[in-house]
Amino acid sequence: MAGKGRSRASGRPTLEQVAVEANVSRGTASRVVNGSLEVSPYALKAVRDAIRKLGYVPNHAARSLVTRRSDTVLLVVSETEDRVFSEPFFASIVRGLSQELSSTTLQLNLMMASTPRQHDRVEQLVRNGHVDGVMLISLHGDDPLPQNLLAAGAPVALIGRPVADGGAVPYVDADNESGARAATEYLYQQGRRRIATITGPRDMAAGLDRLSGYRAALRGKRGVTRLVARGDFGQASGEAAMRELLAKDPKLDAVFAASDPMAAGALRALWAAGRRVPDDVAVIGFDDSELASNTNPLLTSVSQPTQRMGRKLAELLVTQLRDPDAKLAPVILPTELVRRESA
Amino acid sequence: MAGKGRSRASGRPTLEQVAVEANVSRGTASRVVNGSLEVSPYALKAVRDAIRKLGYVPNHAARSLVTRRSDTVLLVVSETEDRVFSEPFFASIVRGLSQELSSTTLQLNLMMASTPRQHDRVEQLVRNGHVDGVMLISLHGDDPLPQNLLAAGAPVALIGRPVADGGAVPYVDADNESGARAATEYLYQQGRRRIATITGPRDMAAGLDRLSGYRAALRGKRGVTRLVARGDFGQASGEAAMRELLAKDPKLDAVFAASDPMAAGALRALWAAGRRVPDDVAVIGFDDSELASNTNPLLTSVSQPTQRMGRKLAELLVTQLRDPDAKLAPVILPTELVRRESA
DNA sequence: AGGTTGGATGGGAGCGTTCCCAAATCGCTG
DNA sequence: CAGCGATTTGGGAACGCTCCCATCCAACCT
Repeated sequence: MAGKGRSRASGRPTLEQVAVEANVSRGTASRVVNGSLEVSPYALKAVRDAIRKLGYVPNHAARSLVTRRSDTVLLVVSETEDRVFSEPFFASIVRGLSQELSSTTLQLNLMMASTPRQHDRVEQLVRNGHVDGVMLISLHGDDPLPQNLLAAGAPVALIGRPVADGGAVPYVDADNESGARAATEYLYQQGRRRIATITGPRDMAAGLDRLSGYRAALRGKRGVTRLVARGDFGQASGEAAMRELLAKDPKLDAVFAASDPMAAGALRALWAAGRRVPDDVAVIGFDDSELASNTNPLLTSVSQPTQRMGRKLAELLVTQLRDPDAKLAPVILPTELVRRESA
Repeated sequence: MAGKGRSRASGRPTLEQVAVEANVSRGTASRVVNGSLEVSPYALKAVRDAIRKLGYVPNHAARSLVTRRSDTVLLVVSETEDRVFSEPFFASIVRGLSQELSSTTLQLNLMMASTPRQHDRVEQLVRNGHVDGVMLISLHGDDPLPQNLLAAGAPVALIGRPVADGGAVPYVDADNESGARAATEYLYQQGRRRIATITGPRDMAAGLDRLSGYRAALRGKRGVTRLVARGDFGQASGEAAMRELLAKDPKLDAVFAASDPMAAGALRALWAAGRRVPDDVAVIGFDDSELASNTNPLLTSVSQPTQRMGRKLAELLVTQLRDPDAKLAPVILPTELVRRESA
């Protein structure tokens, strides 16, 4: 007895049922689903109709079981400690990334991995084929995770140039050096001649590159006073650095800060010191974060195409997935100076 | 010939191999893996040793195929249009959420779903058992997605009170009303008597609740001038609203803005109008975002426990996963007024 | 002592795919 | 019109697991 006879009813149509409906074999139905070309136009249509009629959707688990692929990629946010993410950044990257992925059948898995234990879990996920590839956003360029994953045989792609680049891992980054150079040159062109910079930390490529961009812009220029103070990308460090710079050279007339929060900090220090911005001192930040359009005065800042960076990141991974031994060059995306009020 | 005989070698040990190693049957090995209690201590140990020795990890696809569970939950960020996320929010929620999830075996899937087409995809994912449950961050409280998902039979949990709450969907939210009330009361206690508010949009519960908190704080108080201007949570709207308020009552001495960007906008308008903050006018924002600690003056703001909200969100879903007909009450988390310079 | 109970175990069946090989069919060519 | 390669098709086997039922054995009851 018992109706159709099919055991534990799940409601979902299977490939088998599609095949019956279309009067073909399971094999042929499978070929249609997977876009194989050796299917007669007639069968193709029949199967397609059946699929539509039944509302068939492939069972991911079953497919994954036999193909040994998971059709899932992992985004690892590898933070150390409690350091908070520079904000619009994260969301914006994810948006781009998920946009790019939506044109594929890939699922996006997300994991925060701060502790070594969690790093292990990521590696395990990879080794066990739970994910086909990994994208990494890491705050520190010297994170060992990418290399480990690569060793585990998984395609990897990074946001941000690894500081100790073995050249092995493809990454996407903004053109930090050019951005910094453009900002500094702009200050120079505005007639500023005592131009300071507040740098980021030395263990991040972004910090290093922005500093060398500043240097490059001023290289060979005569009659320009250069001043460098160190920060850590955070607002407090920017404020402190600004005070320090002001003490060193009370007459400085411009600052390029390697991050928006530091620029915001600088703004505060300048305000406290009675300097008017931009009249007395011009200030430029980096990131064009939400902050930049909310300070007073509004912050002129170097913007990075974060969303595009996300897209490219995904693209980098997808390419490797399709062709495992494609060797990919880093993707460096241009930045843009967004003029507001502070410079 | 051909070595061990096992076909397409994958390197990964299977449950069968564990069973052989432990000298038990596949069934028993499975029972150990799944924590069934009807296993003899002897077998238990043998299997555990074998698992360790072989480095066995269950194959997710195979398990999922038979259990019809995916052990995956989905986080849907349901944005309409290009509206940017109120920022630290997203990252922080995700952090809490992934923290909570890491104590389970659940994977986190992420999807941005702005278009109706993408919404459909989410529903499909659910219907096809690709995910066991869905968490939703939606910018607008009247998003129909949660109801649809519920109808599709999936556990759902929300961040943010749905504005048209059928009462059916469990959610977690900050105590917006209390937060707003506390902020407003604080202004009153500081001796302010002409207290304005800049509200959020009417289609978000957060906007509504913060307004009613403001009203509640001033209810019954004599000698207090109330002023309400409308904003949309964005900085520009805050600036405009502030100008409008200033025109209406040049002598106002305090503003509670329902978001930090609006507060930042207000700060600008006040500055432009020659008012000193907090001396002439006190300003309080809401969210305690990165912004708040970067404006000039630093913004006093109502902070929400975003990370905890993320944890609770996950918890809400996990509870439903474990007990499908558990009926859950909304979780409302307390806010806290963070005093800085602006009030 | 025989029967009974209940915990522990073994292993077959089946989950829904893809892969692959053998079989069927078709269209030409000589 | 036989023959042959090319195209299309059918369906068995396998992927690694859980579920379930039958079996086994020891302890326990009357």
